[in-house]
Amino acid sequence: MKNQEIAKIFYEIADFLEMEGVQFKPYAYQKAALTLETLEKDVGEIYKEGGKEALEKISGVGKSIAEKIEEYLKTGKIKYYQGLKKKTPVQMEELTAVEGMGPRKAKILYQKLGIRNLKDLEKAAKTHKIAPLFGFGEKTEKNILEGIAFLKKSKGRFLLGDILPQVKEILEKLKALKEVEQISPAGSVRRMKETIGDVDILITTKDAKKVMDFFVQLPGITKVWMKGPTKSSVRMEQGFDVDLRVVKKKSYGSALQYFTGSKEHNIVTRRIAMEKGLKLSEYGLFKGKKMIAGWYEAGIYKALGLPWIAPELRENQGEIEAGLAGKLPKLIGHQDIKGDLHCHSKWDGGSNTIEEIVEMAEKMGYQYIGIADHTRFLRIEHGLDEKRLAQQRKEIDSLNEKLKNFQILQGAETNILPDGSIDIKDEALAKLDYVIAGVHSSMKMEKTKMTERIIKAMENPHVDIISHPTGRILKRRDEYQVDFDKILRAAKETGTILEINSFSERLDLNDQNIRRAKEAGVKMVINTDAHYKDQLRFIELGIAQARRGWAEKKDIINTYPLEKLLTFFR
DNA sequence: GCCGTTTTCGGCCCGACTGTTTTCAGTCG
Repeated sequence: MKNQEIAKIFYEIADFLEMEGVQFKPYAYQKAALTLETLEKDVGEIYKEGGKEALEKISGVGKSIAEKIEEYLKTGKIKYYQGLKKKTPVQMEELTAVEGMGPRKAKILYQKLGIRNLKDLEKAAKTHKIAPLFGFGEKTEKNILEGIAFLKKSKGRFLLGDILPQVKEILEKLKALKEVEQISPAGSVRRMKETIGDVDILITTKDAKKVMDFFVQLPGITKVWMKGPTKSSVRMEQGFDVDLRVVKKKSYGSALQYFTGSKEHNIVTRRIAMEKGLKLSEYGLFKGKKMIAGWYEAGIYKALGLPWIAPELRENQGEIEAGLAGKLPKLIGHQDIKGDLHCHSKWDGGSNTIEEIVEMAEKMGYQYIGIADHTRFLRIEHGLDEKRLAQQRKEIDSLNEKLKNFQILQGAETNILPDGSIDIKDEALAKLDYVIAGVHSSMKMEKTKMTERIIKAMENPHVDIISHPTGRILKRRDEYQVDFDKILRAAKETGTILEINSFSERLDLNDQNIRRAKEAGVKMVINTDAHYKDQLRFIELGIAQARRGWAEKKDIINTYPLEKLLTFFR
């Protein structure tokens, strides 16, 4: 699937154009990239079926961009892009990944100091070459160094949401081989950790050579690190590595247990085995030389006196103790979700009409969908004011009349202004089915003030949900300063729901905070924050995060059937 | 470069914030 590759190039083209001060075009490329990135269907497939005309039907793709997609599909490159790169040979993606660095600064730094990549940038900042430049200064230089330090901290790890589609594709292809008997991802992918170092896949087969031959020639592989009968390792185009291991059938369960980890979890399972006079390894659970468990994973746990533990819980955060005591949570699952309460529609610049979103939601088996567009303060997101909210209400009401066994709810993602007030008048809030409020500005506020700000919003009787409560962006910025215990107390007192945002770089609340919320008796909602209908599928990531936070069905309000949910909001 | 309930050309990408300035440019959401 070439969608991600092409999207990445378009983002870079946008940056190059922005660097040159071109107007509007960068926006067009970004928009096309965003659509491509979240497109369910392979553009190669679309092109094969309907040619260039079909490409032009993709939202944000016109004649010129369709030609570039075609060129890439045919030749594997885009001349226009290469020309831009040649003109200014900088590692744009690398440089703009630094918080506070954009294309314009990159251009100046290239022209004045010849900075082409992150390494050059760090060197220049450390030797104080940047501060004296016109338009730069001490603080900018310091911020650049801090930005680089943050990047390094998360370096080498990939967002689960970014690599999961590719991993699934590899799994499907391997599964389709008749030589493959059993197959499963292991490691942090199986534990659905928010970031992944590399991908492990385990299989059993009678013909390892054939499977390995097939594996190392899969599309999207740029390098084969090693290829052997029991382990092969490759590097994918996106930069992450995939290891494929062939294990013996009788050891499949123990290998799966071993390679799923986490390391900390396994230390404890091995210790329990030792205490029982047993030995646990990737090859099996042994009593002396006799193997007593190993062909299936649950058998290992059973022999250790434990119920099977869901991979999402295996972090040695009390799951083993809970297992021994028979107190493991009954984790929330995909089938429990009845709807999504945070979707953006065309009304605020999202790419789909409410009708299109509804169609997708019905396809996903939902009973309801909540449209929660941005409100007035966020002008860039075409935030809705009171008047447009009222207009939208009319559209939703008339759509609802036509729908059977499905309902659209009107919410809004309002903004918590720096003083804690909401950017929409109370009278208008009262007319919505529910209200989400989130911080979208002044994120560097001091801790006490930020905490008070959010609590004030929760105290507004119309506010039901706080979106992405800590504001962190994975690999980019930390959460804002906030006293989470105080937030939890206020949420409990005011009956405010905290959101688990499913966007791969947000996943906010994180696993730890979900667990704290659950323990504090605070209800949560798993939302996607979809700006494109295909992004409704991100719910998978939010559910995984909720499971990592030990959340059960009863902790999550969008497991409620429609009537119960409406009563709850009322 | 894309798009169309403002519809085939003219509008889109606004406003806060930061860090640099002395009136503003760049970045971010």
